[in-house]
Amino acid sequence: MTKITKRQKQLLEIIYDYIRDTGYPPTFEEMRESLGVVSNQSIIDLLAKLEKQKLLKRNEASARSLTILPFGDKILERPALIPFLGATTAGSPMEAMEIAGEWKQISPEIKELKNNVFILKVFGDSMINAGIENEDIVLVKEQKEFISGDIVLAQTEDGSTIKRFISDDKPPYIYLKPENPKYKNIPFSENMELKGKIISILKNGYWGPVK
Amino acid sequence: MTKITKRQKQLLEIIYDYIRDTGYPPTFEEMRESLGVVSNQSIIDLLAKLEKQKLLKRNEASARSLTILPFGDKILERPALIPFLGATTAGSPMEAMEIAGEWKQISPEIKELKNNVFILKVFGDSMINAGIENEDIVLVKEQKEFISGDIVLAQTEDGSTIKRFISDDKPPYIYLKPENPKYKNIPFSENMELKGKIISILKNGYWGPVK
DNA sequence: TTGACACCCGACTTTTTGGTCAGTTATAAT
DNA sequence: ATTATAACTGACCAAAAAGTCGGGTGTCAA
Repeated sequence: MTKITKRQKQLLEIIYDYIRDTGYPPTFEEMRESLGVVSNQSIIDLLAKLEKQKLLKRNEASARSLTILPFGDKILERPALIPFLGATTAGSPMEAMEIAGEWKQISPEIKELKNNVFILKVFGDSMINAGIENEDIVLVKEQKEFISGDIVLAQTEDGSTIKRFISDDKPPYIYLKPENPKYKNIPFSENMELKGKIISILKNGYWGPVK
Repeated sequence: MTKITKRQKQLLEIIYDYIRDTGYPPTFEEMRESLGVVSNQSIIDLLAKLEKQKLLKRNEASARSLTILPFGDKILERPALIPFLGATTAGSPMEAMEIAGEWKQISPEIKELKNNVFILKVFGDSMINAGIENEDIVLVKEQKEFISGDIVLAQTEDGSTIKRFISDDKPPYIYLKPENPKYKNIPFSENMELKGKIISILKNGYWGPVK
């Protein structure tokens, strides 16, 4: 019944990726470029077919008004990934970090994530009050800018750790805050490096927001 | 530090709601209308201020290219609720359904949801294979159009029920399918009414996608 | 071998959208 | 009293984006 052609699938993937990375759908122009065609008409044709197959919806005849329907996710064999209100931007591979090995069993598709989004397994109990428990799986997006309150992946001399990043107008001004009263704040130092931000936590097979 | 004015907050709410309901941000025109002003300039002004306060980001000088930043969620005192890839449209209050009483303890903000999104508590085990268990809390979006595979809230003569909606090209063509082998399919009849679609399930305090 | 179909081109038009400019009004701060 | 700031108006413009029209190419099945 639902036979999707190679080209149609490519376009659907382009749209999916774009939404995941930016939080809103691409324009015709951007799709045209990504797909490597020169005419708008190609996009119009393909969108019409995707729409006919209920994989996609063009809500209004207006800029960037696309919605990927539930079947669209399934066709792509990808999770209905979550463009949080409050998404940020992206980058390229992260080294020296442990990529969770169990991931495969949980949701194989997500390995395909591009643009510097990585899955990590967290060890320790220093963030329990933020809902991150020992051996939890988190989604990390590599980025360079952080705002106070972000939960970040920090590389310290002792290794990597996940803590809440705080920049305050009182001493110690900038520090990492564990979300567990058992642990003390860690003042930020030159030898530390913030690698990325935790954007989602996997709980019982569901991706949820970080607090 | 972060002092947001009434008007700025209103606009942020408009954007938040719009993204939640459609999956993509509004145009200036739509914001202008929702806010009840007649000039574009008002929106430009307000957006500039929201951006200066890092509540919002204008990614490109292009249509619908807004992103609500993490602090934006916090200011609104709302959860970073989840406009799934695959979101649908909205409407007005739903009657005769039990609105979950426990909601308050879990996340008080979500009660503010507008546009026909409701929280229901599910009873029974007929949808366990779709991950919906007895006493689970689900998010329902009232709507009129459904596609095969949607999990829907149906009003039958015997009361309300949640089942998967299937429209097939073989008999019985249109029916409601429980996700539990213990139960039989229910052929669709004239006296049934589909009220809305289940768009999310609450599991351990996290909203996840429906399968 | 002739449709049907998926996919594409290229020039063009129309509409939508964001933006500018030069102002006004109201409120609060110094 | 004066200045600063938030919020807004209304006319107008430029660019972005969607859409139209009239084709073309290759594939595959009947």
